[in-house]
This record gives sequence, structure tokens and C-alpha cells, in this order.
Amino acid sequence: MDPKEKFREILREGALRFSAEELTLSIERPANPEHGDYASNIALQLSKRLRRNPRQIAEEIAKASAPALAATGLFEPLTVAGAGFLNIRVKPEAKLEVIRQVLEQGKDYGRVKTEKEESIQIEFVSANPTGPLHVGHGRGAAYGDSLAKLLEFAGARVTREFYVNDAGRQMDILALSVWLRYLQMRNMDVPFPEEGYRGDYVRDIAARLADENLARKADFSGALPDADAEIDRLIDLAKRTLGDGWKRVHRFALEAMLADQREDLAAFRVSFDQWSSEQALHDNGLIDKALRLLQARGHLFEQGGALWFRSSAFGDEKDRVVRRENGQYTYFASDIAYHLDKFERGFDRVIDVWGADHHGYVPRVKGALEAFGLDPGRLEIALVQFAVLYRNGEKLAMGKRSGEFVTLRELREEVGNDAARFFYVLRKSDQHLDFDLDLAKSESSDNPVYYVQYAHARVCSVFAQIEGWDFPKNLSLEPLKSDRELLLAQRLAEFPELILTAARERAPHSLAFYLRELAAEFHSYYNAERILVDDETLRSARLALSAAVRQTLANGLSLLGVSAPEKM
RNA sequence: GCGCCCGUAGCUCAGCGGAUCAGAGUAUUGGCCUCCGAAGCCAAGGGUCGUGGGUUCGAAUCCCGCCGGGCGCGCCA
Repeated sequence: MDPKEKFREILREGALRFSAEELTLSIERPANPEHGDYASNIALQLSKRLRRNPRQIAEEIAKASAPALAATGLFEPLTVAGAGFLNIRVKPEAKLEVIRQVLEQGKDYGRVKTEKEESIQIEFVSANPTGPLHVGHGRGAAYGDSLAKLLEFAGARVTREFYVNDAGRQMDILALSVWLRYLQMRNMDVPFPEEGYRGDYVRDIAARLADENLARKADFSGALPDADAEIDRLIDLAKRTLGDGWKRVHRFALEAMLADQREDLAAFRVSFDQWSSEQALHDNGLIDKALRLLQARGHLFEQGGALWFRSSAFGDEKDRVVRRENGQYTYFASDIAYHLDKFERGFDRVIDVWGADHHGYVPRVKGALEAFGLDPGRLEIALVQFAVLYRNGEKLAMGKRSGEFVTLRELREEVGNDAARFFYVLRKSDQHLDFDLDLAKSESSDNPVYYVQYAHARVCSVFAQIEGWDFPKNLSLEPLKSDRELLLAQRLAEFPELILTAARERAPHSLAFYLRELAAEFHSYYNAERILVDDETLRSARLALSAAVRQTLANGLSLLGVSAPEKM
């Protein structure tokens, strides 16, 4: 057991005499090294309850805990400081043991073993298959994938899922757009509606559509002034004109887009265990089933020809339509069925990663779960804020309508996968992200990705000097005595706990910050001390420390989907 | 108008009850390569943590008001 946990455990024992209640013991690492390696404010917490002098309480706990602490052999004597803080210093040799641990555990250093692994489903990206992924999806992808890896590393069984919105009007509009481009390529004079998808990718798909039976003439005259109505008119016209051909266009367009997104994500090192289809929810009757269940529980009602879910009974602002007057299910109806299905598949916990613009949907989806009698607390919704790109200090215009949006692919090609992945998680997910393209591209110390990777490459290059050398059997860490060396060892020891916290808080960004800090401390050490010294025992010890740093950097980078290069 | 998120150094952001919490990067200024990679290091200046109250022994952190910014409030997806 590592010293911090041991300290916590013993203090808890010592504090029992004052309070039988379960205490949350927060053990801090003081910023000021004068105050030891770990500090506890337990006496201050107790003083509130007991209305007693905290300093006195601290003295008593210190006295009670002293024998147990001494028995571990890990610590210097406990001291009472300030208003009643309990400070403790770990013996250097105990601190250094982590180096051996890192080297033994290798790629698994930091992995948390849990007694019972929680099964978690995490759904992310879930972009409409109506266009290429853009930089907003990229952030969801980077966040979701890193979080999934973190959760796994922290002992959970994780299923990554992409929900494909392959049913509904948006897909129809894509299919229509493809067909119209297809006709245009055959020199047919057809209108292209305002609301159609105008991107070049639509032309690309149309060009690959080798099905001459779709070149049918249709009467396009009689355009409607209302853009929405016009689209519906055209979709209807296409369906009537093409018959079965409509399904072929639809399917072709869908598969082309899915392939594009899948390939893009794979290149971004993001993969999924399952792609779930919205259409399948319709086809398999899951939507009917879910609505019947709600009906049976008395949560649906009809009004104005439509079917409504009484979400206002579960904290939503108002009730929501699940089946429109025209008989069509709303997107929300699919979502209800999908979320019911998620829990019926047996996950302990479900995490949805959504764009922050969808936050208004949280109450209704949670409300639906509650209506099913499920605990809405088992569904977590992580809202990821928008990413805004900057070039030369200028904000880049974005917007689907204008067709000017920057795709994830363009971003990856411009700054590289490593920089993109790292930059995306360098901010708290619920914080707007200003993505500085110039900085992400710069091959300089300004660039935090290179900074961390460079620390890794530096260690590799030291080992490259002594190719063939191996650690002695009786490796001694004792020669490591400098403050920098002890600090590094302690930083390494923090890694497993950081993993746990980052996973629990769903906060990959804290891992990115940790890595930057570890890299900084190594760079500082590297500049201050020479690793390849003549003294063999000292050299071996320093090499061991360096190798442990390298391993920890590599493990952390891998969780963020960033490579750990040997040379740069 | 209502709801959610966010206001911390010139800029981009961590910290989100603990005194030992005013921090990082960047920018600015000044130093460090006959020596394992200078994509690096060392140092300096720079902030009443938007604002006004409240709770507390203690508030950047929790609560309320106000100001400023983002997003959302469809029988759209």
C-alpha cells in the first residue's frame, strides 16, 4: 500500500476516539515542501463538531497514531503545525520504491484493480450521417474516447457506442441532395433547394452512385415558397419518381457517410464497440414497445391529434410530443426507446456525451427513465462545449448553413492527430475551447504536446546512448537524494490516484495537466543533473528514475490517444 | 422573459470548502549549450479570483442579488 493511503488509514483509526461517524479524510500534498509530504486537516474538521481547540485535538491524534505510523517504517515522525494541521514526511527510501513499482508494472502502472467492475456504456460523437465530422464532433470524440480509456484503466468495463441517426427527415434530405446532384451531373436541369446539403461531399457521393436507373425525369415545377415545405415536396416527388430506387439512393448515401465518419474516427484513434441504428429501433418495434410501456404506466396522453409524454411530471418545463399528428414518431420517441434499451442491456451506468446545445433535452430524457421506474441517476450526461478555431488570432467563421465549417479531417491534416487530441482535452469539457491552430502546429516549446512528448523522447535518447545496457539485478535507489529526484518519485506515486480522480470526475483534462507537470519536472531535473555519470550505482538509479518517468508519460499519453515518440 | 453553463495575471486556462491556495502556460525582460537532444532550463515583473451581500473559525471554492458572455427554450433533428 502506498504511503498516502497508509497515512490515511492510520489517521482514521486515530480519529475514531473523537467521532464514530464516518469521516472523509482528505489528505493534501502541501504546496510548500516545508510542510512535509502530506497534510491532514482532520483536527480542524473535528473541532467544528466537538467545539474544541483544533490544535489540542491534533496533538491527541498525533500521539495516538504515532506507534502505528512508526511500525510501517515509511514515515518520519508526525508533526502538528499551524492551526492544527497534521504534517508528515515520507522517508526518502520509501518514496523511491515507486520507481521499482513503475518498472515492474510497465504499461499497467496506474491501472486500478477493483473488486467488482462496473459496466459502463458511453455513447459519444453520434453525429448525423448527413455530412463529414466537423471540429465540434472532434472534441466529443477526443473527450469520449479518452474518458472511455480512463474508465477502463480505473477498473470499469466499458462499451463505446455511436448512435446513428439514420431515420428521419435529415437523412431524407441528404438522399434527396445526392439524387439532385446526380441528375445535375447528367446535365438534367433540376433545382437545388435552399435547405439541401450543399457540401462537395454530396457531389462526391453522387459521382460514385453508379446506378443508371436513377436518372429519371421528374416534373420539378411548382416550387413552394416555404423552404421546409419545398424540401418535403421534393422528397415526396423523389420517392414517387424513384420507387425502390429511392431506398437505394438513401442506403448508398448513408453507407457512404458512415464509412467516411468511421474512417475519419479510426484515423483519429477513436473506435467504437457498437454502432446503433435509429432505424433499427423502428424496425424492431422497440419504439412501439417503449411507448406502450409508458402508456401502460399512464404517462402518455393525446392532444391535438398528437401523442404526448407528460415530462412535466418529471421536472421538464413542458410536455413533449412523441408521435406527431401525421403519425410520425419524433426524434425524442427514438431517444426514449434507445435509452430504455441501454438499461435493458444491463449496464450499471450510462454516459451520454452531448454537445452543450442539447442541454435542454436532459430533463426530458431523464424524465423518461424515471417514468419507466429506472433511477435517472444511472444516466449521466456530459455536455461538451463548442470548440472555436483561431488562426492568426482571428476567429474562424463556422456554420453549417454557410458551408464554411471546418471538418475534423481538415483539422487533423493541418495540426496532426497528436496535437488535435491533446488540445481537445486541454480544457475542461464544460468550458468553451479556443483552439489556436498556429500554436497546435508550431514545432516549438510553446506547444504543450511537444513539450510532453519531448520529455519522453529525451529519456529514450539517453537510453539510446547506452544500447545493450541493462539494469543490475540488485538495483539500488539509495543514491537518489536530491530534492528533484524525490519530487519526481512522489509525482510518479500520484499517478494511480490521479487516474482514479480523473475517471471519477469524468475529467481527462486533469490527466493532460498532470502530464505537463511531470514533463516539466523531468525537464528541470534533466537540466540540473547529468544522468549518465561515471558512478555506476548512481547512474543506474538515475536511469531507473528516468525510465519510470518515461513509462508514466507513455501510459498517460496513451490514455489520451497521443503517441509517445522515441525521436522527434 | 425563463432555464443551463461560464466570468481567476495582457492573452488562454487550472484550482471548486481548508488556513500550508493566488497557480500554470503564453506574452514581456534578463541569464544558461567546449557537457546525455536548447522542441530544454533558471530568474524577474504582472491579479482586491466580474460585482454587492450572506453562511462559516475559514470562501476563488457554498447560497442569494446584480452586471457581462455563451447556449437552449418546435408536432426540427
